[in-house]
Amino acid sequence: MKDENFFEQVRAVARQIPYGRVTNYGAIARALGSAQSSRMVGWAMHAAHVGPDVPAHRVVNRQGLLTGKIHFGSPHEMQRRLEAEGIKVKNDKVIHFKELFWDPQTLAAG
DNA sequence: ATCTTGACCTAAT
DNA sequence: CATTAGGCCAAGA
Repeated sequence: MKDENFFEQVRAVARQIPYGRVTNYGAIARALGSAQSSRMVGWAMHAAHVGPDVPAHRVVNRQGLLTGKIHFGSPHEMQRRLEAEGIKVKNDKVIHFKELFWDPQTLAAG
């Protein structure tokens, strides 16, 4: 098992993101113990999109902005997936983001 | 091997 | 409230 890899940890958490929910890089980074490694989280996603099924579309930045939409092949692929889950998106930003926000620590706590 | 860029966040001024 | 600086780890040139 390569769970010791930072990427693997990010992927593991990303897969734990429930349906119709979204989270931000910082939250994941914190869950991994590296609150300041939020950048790595995004980079991990970049490597994750080529790996197993990782709901990277459920991961957005602190402002709920679909910053990584450009890496979904099409700049509307990410937004499209979010809307497919019932998540409304406007101006490439998740609506009610704070409401749909999901903290990975919540899972680790249980 | 070195420098720069990268799906970012937090703290300080 | 807006701007500036620091941090983290990895990949590309």
